Order: sequence, then structure tokens, then C-alpha cells
Amino acid sequence: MTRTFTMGETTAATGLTADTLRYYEDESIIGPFARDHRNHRVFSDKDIAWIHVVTCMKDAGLGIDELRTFADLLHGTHAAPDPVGFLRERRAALEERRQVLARAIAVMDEKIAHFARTGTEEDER
Amino acid sequence: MTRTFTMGETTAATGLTADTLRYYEDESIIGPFARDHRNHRVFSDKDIAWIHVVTCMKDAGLGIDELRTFADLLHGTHAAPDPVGFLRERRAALEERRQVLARAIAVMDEKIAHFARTGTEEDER
DNA sequence: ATTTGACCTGGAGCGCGCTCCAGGTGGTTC
DNA sequence: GAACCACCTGGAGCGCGCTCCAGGTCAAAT
Repeated sequence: MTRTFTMGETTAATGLTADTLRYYEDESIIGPFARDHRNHRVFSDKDIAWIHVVTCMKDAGLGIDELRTFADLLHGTHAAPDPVGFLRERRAALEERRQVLARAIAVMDEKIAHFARTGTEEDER
Repeated sequence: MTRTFTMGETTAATGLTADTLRYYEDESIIGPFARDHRNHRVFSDKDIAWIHVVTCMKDAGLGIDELRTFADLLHGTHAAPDPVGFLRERRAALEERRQVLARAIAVMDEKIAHFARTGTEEDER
């Protein structure tokens, strides 16, 4: 176990492009990764797992800065002032976004229903 | 009732800037709005309501193009091929995003719990 | 020996969604 | 009539998050 992965395998495993992986590494969100004798990156399965976590958070809407802070917090020699506080804040923001989504879905449903009934929206403009 | 609003009142009522409102109008997402004798925009309460709907969708993650399509569909002399299809598609995408959010929240909770227990994340890097 | 292929670096470029700005037009206020 | 205010237009600029590219290295395949 604890096998290693090449860049190609990692892009396949994570769905991110090589450019994006390098960009995230530059931004200290992932890595820094080990290198082989040719200077090629070598990814561990822990690296892969962490990339999945980061991707999950990114998909949820965290920006690069937030991802970096998140990474620092969880892996870093963190000089973070209030780690749990940050996490809870982020969690709250995600919850908030979920509410927004729910409202949008409700509006969408209403519009679908109305459209389905009338065939078009007549209410002027 | 059916009163009208100035640009200033509209920015206050919607939280959007004047620039953004003009941009959306240019993009045919809202409006086109009536003008007074000075060429100033005049917003109706229907306009305001529609801006709220658009804002809701935007906040949920729809892009400019999608907002335009959405607007065309609901207000337009729509030459849309499959209106309800589009709406359902969008709805499904929103639902999908909600799932993503849920997963991220779960991961966040896990990290918070772990952090709270150990004070830091030891598991290597 | 050459070609191929996977990867490297540094830096420029891009699409999106605004945001800012220069310069202008009416009406109101002093 | 000077100043002020709210608004107008057209166009340039910006921050984010990649994405693309030129030019290079090394190792394996032909």
C-alpha cells in the first residue's frame, strides 16, 4: 500500500488538470509534493485524499484564499489565531449558501408550475 | 400603488449597484426600463420584483448567459425550443449543487470534530 | 542516434462579472 | 448664474481562477 502516483494518474484520479494542480501547489493549497530523480512530482495516496477534500470545498464555493487558510489550518505549522472559529465560520457560510439554494429552487419550481399551466408568462412587463 | 422608483431607490431596494443594474439591462437580463423626460430610468414595482428573482438565481450560481436565457423564457417573445426543459435542467443543477454543499458541510464537520479533539491535525501530510 | 512522451518552469492570456471613470445633461438651490 | 445633485453613456480596467504556451529535461522505444 501507500503507493505513489504520477501526475497523469493524479489528474485522472482527481479530475483536475495538471495546470490546476501546479497552480494549487504554488498557492500552497496542496503539497508541496515529493519529486523523483527527474524532478517530476510524486503524489502519495494521502496527497490524493487531501486533493479530494480541497476539491470538495472548492466545489462548495470556497475561494483560493479560503482554501489556503483551510489548508494551513489543517496541515500547517499554523500560527492561526482561532482555528475552530474559522472552521465554524466557514461551516456557517456553507449552510447559508444552502438556504440560498433552497430559495432559488423554490422560485424555480414556482416558475415551472406557472409556465406549465399557462404555457407562457403573460403577466405583462 | 404601482408606484415608481428612481435609480437610487432601486439600488437601495435591491442591494445591487447602479452599474450592475445598467450592466444587467445591457445584457437583457432585466428591463428595458422606462425613462423619464431627463432620460433617467424609471423602475416599476414589477421591475423591482423581477430584479429580486434574478438576484436570487444569480446568488444560487447562475451565470449571465443562463440568467439571460431564464429572462427570455419568462418575459420574452421567446423563440425558446424547450422552455420547461430548460427550467427543469436548471432546477436539477441547483439540486446537484445542494448535494455538493451537503458533502462539504459533512467534511467540514468532520474536520471540526477532529480538530476539537486533537487540538491540531497530526496525521502527517 | 533520433524520436516520442511525460513532465518541468515561468510567464502571458483569458472569460466572467462586475467596477470605475471621464465627460455630459438636466433640473433644483442659493 | 453658479453650484450642486442625480443620473446618463461608452469604454477602460480589474480580480479571480484558471488555462495556454514556449522552451527545456530526462528516459524509454525504435
